[in-house]
Amino acid sequence: MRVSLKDVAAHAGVSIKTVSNVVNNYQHVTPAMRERVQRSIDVLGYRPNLAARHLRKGRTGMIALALPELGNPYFAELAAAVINAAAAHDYIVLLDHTGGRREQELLVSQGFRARVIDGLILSPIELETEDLRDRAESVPLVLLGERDYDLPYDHIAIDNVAAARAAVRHLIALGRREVAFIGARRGRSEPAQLRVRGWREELSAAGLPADDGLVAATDGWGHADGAAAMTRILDAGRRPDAIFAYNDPMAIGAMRVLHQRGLRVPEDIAVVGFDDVVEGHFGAVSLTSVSPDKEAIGRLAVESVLARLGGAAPEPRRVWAGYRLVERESTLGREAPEHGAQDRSVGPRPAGRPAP
Amino acid sequence: MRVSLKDVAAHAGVSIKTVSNVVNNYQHVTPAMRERVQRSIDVLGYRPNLAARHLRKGRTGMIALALPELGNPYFAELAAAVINAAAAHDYIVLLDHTGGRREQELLVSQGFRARVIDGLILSPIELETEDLRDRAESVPLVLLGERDYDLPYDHIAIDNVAAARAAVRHLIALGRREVAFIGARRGRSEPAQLRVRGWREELSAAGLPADDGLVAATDGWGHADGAAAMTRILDAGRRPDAIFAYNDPMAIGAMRVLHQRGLRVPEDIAVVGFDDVVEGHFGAVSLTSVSPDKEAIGRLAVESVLARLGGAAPEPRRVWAGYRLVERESTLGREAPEHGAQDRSVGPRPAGRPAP
DNA sequence: GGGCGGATGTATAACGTTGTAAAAGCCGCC
DNA sequence: GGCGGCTTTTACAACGTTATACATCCGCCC
Repeated sequence: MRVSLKDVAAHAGVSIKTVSNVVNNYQHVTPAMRERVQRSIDVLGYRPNLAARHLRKGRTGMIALALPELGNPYFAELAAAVINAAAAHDYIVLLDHTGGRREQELLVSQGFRARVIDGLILSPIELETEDLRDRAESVPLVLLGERDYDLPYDHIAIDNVAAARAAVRHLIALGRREVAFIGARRGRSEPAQLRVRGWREELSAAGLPADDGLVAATDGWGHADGAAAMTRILDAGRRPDAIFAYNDPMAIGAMRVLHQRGLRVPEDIAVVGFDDVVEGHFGAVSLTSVSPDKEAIGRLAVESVLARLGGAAPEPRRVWAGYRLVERESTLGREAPEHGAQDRSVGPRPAGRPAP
Repeated sequence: MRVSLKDVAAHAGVSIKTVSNVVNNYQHVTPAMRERVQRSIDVLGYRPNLAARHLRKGRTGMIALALPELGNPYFAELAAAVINAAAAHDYIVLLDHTGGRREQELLVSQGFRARVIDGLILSPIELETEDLRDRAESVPLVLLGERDYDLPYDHIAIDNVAAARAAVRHLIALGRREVAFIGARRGRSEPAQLRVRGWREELSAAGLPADDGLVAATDGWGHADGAAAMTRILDAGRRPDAIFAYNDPMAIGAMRVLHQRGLRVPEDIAVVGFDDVVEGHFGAVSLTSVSPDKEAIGRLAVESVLARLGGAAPEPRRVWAGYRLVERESTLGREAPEHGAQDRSVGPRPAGRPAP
C-alpha cells in the first residue's frame, strides 16, 4: 500500500503535523528536524495523496479546458499553451472536447462532465447567451474565442474584427478587388460574425463589393467544408480574385479545389487564412494567415481563471491577446516565391501583453 | 458553500448514509424513501464531492494520457479517441505532453506530473527499456506506439513492420524501383526502427536497393524535418522514384520540397505517409498513407488500463490494432487524378477488433 | 528567578464520502 | 405473543491531509 504521513511520522518519530510542515515548507522547522523528516520521506518514498489534500483544502489543483475539437491544430496548439501555462502555476489541465455542439457545451458549462475542477476555460461555438445566463454553477468560468457574449465572465480573444480587417486590407493592397469570405456558419446567428463583419467593413471602406454572393456559409469548419464552399462559389459563376477564409483548414481545403480547377494561387486567386497553423506553412503553396498569439491566450486564460479562485470576484473583463498577419506565398505580390524567405509581419499587435 | 450529504440528510430527516445509498443506487431502499431523499437532493442541488469520494474509495476516476505532442494531428485524433473511450467507462482523461523528450517521459512514467491518477497511458519516443525497468510506481501503465519494449507492460500498437511492408509493396507494385525512407531519427537506437525494418525487408524481398543513402535521418518528426530530409536526399544527388515517410507531416514537408524543385508527385516521385491525418487528404496532391485504427487503439488502451485497476494483474500482452493503406493521389498509377474518387483500401487488417 | 515572548512541535478536529456492523422494522409462523 | 429471518436504516469509523489551538522549549529581561 502507499505510504502516508502517518507512516513517515512513525518512522521519523515525530508527529504527523511535523511531517506535513516539512512537506509544505512551513517556515518554523529547525534544519535538523527538517533533514531528519526528509530522510524518512526519502527512505519510505512518501508522496502526498492529492485526493486527501483536495478534500481538506477544498481545491483540486485542476482546471478543465473545453475545446470544440482537438483535431483542429489550432485548438491542439492552444491546448498545449494552456497546459504549459497551468503547469507554471502547479495546475493540471483536464481536457474536454465538445464537438462544437450546443448540448455538449451546455453540459460542460454546467460542470456535468467533470466535477473535480477549480475552474473552467470554455471555447464555445454554438452556446447562446441565454444558455450561460442562468448558469447555476459556482466554478469560475472563462470564455475563449470569437463568440461575443454580454455576460459577466472574463473573455479572452483577439480583436477578430480588426484582425479580419487587416487580412482584407492586405488583399486590397495587393490590388484584389473581389474578395470572397468562406466559412460563416450556416443557420447560426453569431459565430464567424466578427470576422465577416471585419471583412465587410474593410471592403466597404474601400468601396469594394461585399454582397452575399461573396459569402459562402458552411456547416462545419474543417478542410472539407472549405473545399465545398469554394466549389459552390465557383459553380455559381463567381470568379473572385481573393479568398478570406474563416480558418486555415478551410483555406487549405479551398486551395485544393482551386488547384484542381486549374486556378493558380496567388496569381489568379490570393488566399488568406486564420489561425496560422503549422500545416499551412507546408502546402505546395504556403498560406498567408492571421496568427493569434496562442501563448498569450493560454496564459491569460489560465491567469484569469486562477484569479477567481476562492470566491475572489474581480470585475469581469474582456482581454485582447495580440495577433499578426503572416504573409506567405498564397498572397505574394510581384516577387517570385522565394524559398526560405523570412515571414513578414503586418498589422497591429494590440492589447494583451506583447508576444515574446 | 456547497451542499453535502449532511445537508441533504438534515433536510430530508434521515441519516447521511441513507442519502449516500440513494445517490449510489443502493439496492435496498424503499421507493418511498428514495423519492423523499431524491426530492431533497433536487431541492438543495446536491452534487457529490469527488475529492472525498476519491479519498474514501482510493480511486480517482481519472487516467492520464501522455503523448509526445498535441500539435501533431495524429496524436490529437488519438487523444480524442482515448477521451471518448474513457468516457464510456465514466473515466476522465488528463492529458499531458512530453515533447518526446526522455526526461519528460521519465517524469511522467514515474508519476511526478500527476499523482491523482488511477492509470497511465504513455506513448514514448525516447524512453529506453532500462528507464522503465526500475519503475517504482504502482499505477498501472500501458504503452502505446512504435517503440518495442521487452517489459511486463501492456503494449498497444499496430504491426509497424507489416504496415511499412504493405506501404512499400504498394510502391513496388506501381513499378517504383528506388524507394527512399524519410524519418529514422538521428542518433537514436530504436524509434522508427520498425518502420525502417519493414521498408528494408520488403525492398530486399523484391531484390531492390535499401542502402543507407536512401535513409534520411532527422532530428524531429514534423513538417520541417521532412522538408529538410528531402532536401538532403536531393542535394546528395539521389533521385529516388518513391518516398516512404515516417509520418504524414514529414511526407507533406517532403512534397513541398519536391514541388519547389519542380518534381511532380506522383509522376516523378510517388509518396506514402503514415498516420492518415486529415491534413493529408487536402493538399494540392492528396497523400497516400497507412491508416492506423485510432479508435481501436484508444479503446484498447483504455480497456487495458482499466483491467489492471485494483491490483488485478493480468498477463502483460501485446495488442495489435488494425490498419489499412489508403491510396490517394500521391501514388496514383496510370489513371489521371480523379476528383472525389473513393479511397481504396489495400493490405491486411490484422488483430485487434475489426474497425467499424 | 519568575515571567514573557517568539520559535518550534504536537494533539485533535475537521473536510465529505463510503464500508462495516449493528440496530430497527417487518413478516410470517409456531 | 414471541421468535427467527429477512429487509431497511442508522451510527461510527475510516480514507490522508491541513488548520487550529495548545504545549513545550529556549533565551532574555526586569
